Amino acid sequence: MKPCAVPLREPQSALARMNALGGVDGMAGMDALATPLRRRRGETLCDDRGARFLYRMSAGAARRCALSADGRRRIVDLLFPGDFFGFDGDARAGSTIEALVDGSVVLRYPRREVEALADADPQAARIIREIAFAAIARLETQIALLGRVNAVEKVGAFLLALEERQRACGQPSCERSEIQSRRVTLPVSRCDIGDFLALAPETVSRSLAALERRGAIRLPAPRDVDILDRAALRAGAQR
Amino acid sequence: MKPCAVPLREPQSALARMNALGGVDGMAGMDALATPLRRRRGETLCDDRGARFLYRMSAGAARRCALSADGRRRIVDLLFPGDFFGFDGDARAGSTIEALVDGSVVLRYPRREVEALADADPQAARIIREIAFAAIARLETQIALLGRVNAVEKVGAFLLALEERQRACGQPSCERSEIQSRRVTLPVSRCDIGDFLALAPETVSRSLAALERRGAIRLPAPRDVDILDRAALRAGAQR
DNA sequence: CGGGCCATTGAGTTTCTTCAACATTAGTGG
DNA sequence: CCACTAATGTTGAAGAAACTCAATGGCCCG
Repeated sequence: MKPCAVPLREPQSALARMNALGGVDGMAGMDALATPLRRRRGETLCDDRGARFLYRMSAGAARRCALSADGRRRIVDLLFPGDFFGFDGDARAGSTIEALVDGSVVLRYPRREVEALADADPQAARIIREIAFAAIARLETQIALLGRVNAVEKVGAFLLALEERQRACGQPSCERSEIQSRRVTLPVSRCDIGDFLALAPETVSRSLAALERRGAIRLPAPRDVDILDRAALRAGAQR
Repeated sequence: MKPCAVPLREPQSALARMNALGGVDGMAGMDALATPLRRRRGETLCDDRGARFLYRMSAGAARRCALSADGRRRIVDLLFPGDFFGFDGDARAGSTIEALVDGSVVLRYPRREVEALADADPQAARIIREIAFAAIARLETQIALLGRVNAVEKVGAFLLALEERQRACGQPSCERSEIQSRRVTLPVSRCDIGDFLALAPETVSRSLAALERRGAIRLPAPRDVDILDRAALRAGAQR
């Protein structure tokens, strides 16, 4: 089966550009509602059972965890600067957000006031729609990712998605000396990646090793990944 | 590991109730924009590469398919009456919607006009937000579902999610003589379920058989499932 | 320096997939 | 009405993939 050239994501939406800049005109109304919360690595960013708030990552990185019925932890989403979350009142109940790096900052917006703002200001409402659509796109990307059959494919797609998101939001933790380098800094442990992809941590490690053996990536350090061959990552499975 | 009682979804959101009724006051503005498309089983409902439209299932059932890089088909979403889709301009590119039963109807809304309506009418904008949030909740449910470890758990969670959605939208295809009966009518083949859960169709069949053996369900017909023990379905894995 | 966390690697086992055969059902046309 | 066909579902056996368990080494931090 030839690895057909799947069309990549379009350049960037207006929202993504705004996120890269860290808040723009239209955001002003919403920014007035925000309460910043700063956390250190491992701390819980927020635990909003009542679903009274919306959130937006402002700096650092975080993981959104859910406890499944059998007590196993599941990482439902990885959050980077610019990402919003907390739209889903119901489904999110029971999930907690944990900072992955020191100095992670999340902005908290009271849901009620955001709704009022949206009712009053069409411009703000438009922004919120774009935000929600971006969240949908993020979730769909992950569904496609989880649907992959084998582990190497999953990890490869994960790396590509991560690189795209770090590029989109001008991730501060990734010091890209050159735009060419295509280095991805993993903000999470192998264990977290495993929880995210529904794989055992050892399998994640082995998949990364396999990708390096095939020349798709290089692993200068456990948390640094140089992407060498995007097509090979995308194809994944091929021997 | 004790199967702790995970809080179920809250009764129903205002939107879900509206969907059950098939369109309500606030919808009026949007309904004027809709073009209904009727399809028979197996036909393509829409194939909107340009992402110029939003869609809403009105009757029947449909699957949203994506082709992954290796040419394998992936079912990204199952759609029932009331479900909206097409928010994600980028990520959806390349996915096609196919009717699962004869007489499936989807309503098509021009994205541009919907945006204009939202700008002009805060009430409509609010509806659209709720719609998007419902889609997010749907996607998150599926992510949690795909994150399950073993096949029996996945299939069990799938049945529960399906039952909830069929109940929420008053699925016409499910003639529930009694509210107690808890019968789920599978609108898809084992093969489709497999594509949805990232399992081989044979594994789906075996998982259903295993659940029946454990007394969690009954299978009067291949496409009919009586849910007998919800807790057992949720727990899934336990031997 | 010791302890803990993280990553890697190996060996054995479980689970799922694949391939195949067979049963069942529905639709079709004689 | 019946035989035929195609699609779908089930079941079995063999193989592959991923998981678990375990041991090792590196790194950071106290």
